[in-house]
Amino acid sequence: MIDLLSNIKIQVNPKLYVKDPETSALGKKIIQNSILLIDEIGFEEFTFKKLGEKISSNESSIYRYFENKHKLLVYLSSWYWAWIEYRLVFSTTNIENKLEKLKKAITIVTENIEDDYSTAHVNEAVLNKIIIEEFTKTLHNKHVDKENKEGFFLIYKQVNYRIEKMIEEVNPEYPFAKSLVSSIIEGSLHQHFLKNHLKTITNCNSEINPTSFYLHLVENLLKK
Amino acid sequence: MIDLLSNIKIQVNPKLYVKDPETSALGKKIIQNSILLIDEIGFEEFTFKKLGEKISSNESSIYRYFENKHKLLVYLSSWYWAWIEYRLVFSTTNIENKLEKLKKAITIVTENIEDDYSTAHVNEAVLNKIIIEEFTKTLHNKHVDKENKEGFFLIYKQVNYRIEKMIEEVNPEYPFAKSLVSSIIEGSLHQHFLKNHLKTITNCNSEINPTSFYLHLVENLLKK
DNA sequence: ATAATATTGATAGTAATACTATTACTTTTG
DNA sequence: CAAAAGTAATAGTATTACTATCAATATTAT
Repeated sequence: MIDLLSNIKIQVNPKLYVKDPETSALGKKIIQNSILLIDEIGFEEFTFKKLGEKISSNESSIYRYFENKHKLLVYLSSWYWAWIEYRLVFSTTNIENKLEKLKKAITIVTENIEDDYSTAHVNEAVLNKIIIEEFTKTLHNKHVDKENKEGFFLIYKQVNYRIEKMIEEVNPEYPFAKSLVSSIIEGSLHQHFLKNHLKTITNCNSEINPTSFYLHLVENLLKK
Repeated sequence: MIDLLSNIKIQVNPKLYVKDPETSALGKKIIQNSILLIDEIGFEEFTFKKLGEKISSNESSIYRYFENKHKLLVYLSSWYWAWIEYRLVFSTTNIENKLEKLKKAITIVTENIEDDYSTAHVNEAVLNKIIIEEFTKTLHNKHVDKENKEGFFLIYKQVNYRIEKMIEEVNPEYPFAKSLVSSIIEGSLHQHFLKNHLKTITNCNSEINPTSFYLHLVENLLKK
């Protein structure tokens, strides 16, 4: 995967940034270190001033790349889902068996992520951690409808859509394909979160992972 | 239900408030109007100053009831889950059939809420709306572990636990009872959210509700 | 090589937030 | 009716989330 991905630029909605961070060294530093800093102190405590200090740059310089920290988080999330989509498409093409294909897809969206070193300035493992902790905040605010109209969540919805189609291939009679997919994708993040913080209301732990739970669920649910 | 509930005081963790809002007229006004104001402008825009203006009272007076707006939100959430738990216990006792009992429980935690007028200062329908939009924020922050230790989420976890036991009664062999429950409870809020904001990735709408989706799921999943 | 242009850094400034502290006024209660 | 408790008003602080300006430094174009 390393060689392949290193030639592919993950595309996100240009409305998310003022200046494309992929086009400069400072921009990449912003991406790389915002991931680390959000992981470290949490999104609420994260400020452009602190990020500026971390990268020995200036608050005002960061504002030249992102309007505010919310858009930066949506940018990081979009990047994450685009990366997931790429891996999803890549690893499910050429799987003949419909159920196996679906199972592979579910594995991709629910498994624990390790840094794959394919992109120098993005640590995918840490990005996955902040997605688990913070992704919900990109949606849960008073601007969702406006931002949805502007296409901020297109990639996320597209990942949902791709798996929905796979479910329909496995069992066209199943009546809740969309809800099943969205509940798996979001629910998997939630199970990872519970595993880390509220252990008593999940079966997931170091041995059992959300992937097992959802694979078992889907196989039993779509059986004809 | 009206007469019954009006005699029952919903108990929440006293660490959540400085002074119990149930003990004064101003306290009740704070609860009632914080629900309305959070629904109106969203939790991020919500401040004690604005709430003070709304109830013709002073910012500093509100600080005498709640340390900060986060604790107020956790208070409202606890109240909500305690109310759900009450309804859960009340409406499932004396149901002999294990599956019917479980289905009733799932209905309680997933259905759309209408104001039941049992508590004068809490509009349950609006509270349900803010739980759908904002509950995730009570968990997703850097204080979860500390607050979990302090027991802030006990009632929520207890609701999970009660339904987990019901699943075990229906099918003791099912290996992911905890994860199934937590994914239903949280997932149902998410489906309601999607129905309101990202309609393309859910089957739920004015006709199909999250309850149907989850009842169908559980029945098929726990079949022996 | 140098002039033009773009990028970045430093500083200052503003309005709002999230509080704390003090004091005075008003209600409740013993 | 006096003491205590509760509430309102005001002021003040540190931080946040920006915007604006200008100087310094790179980059690129000729």
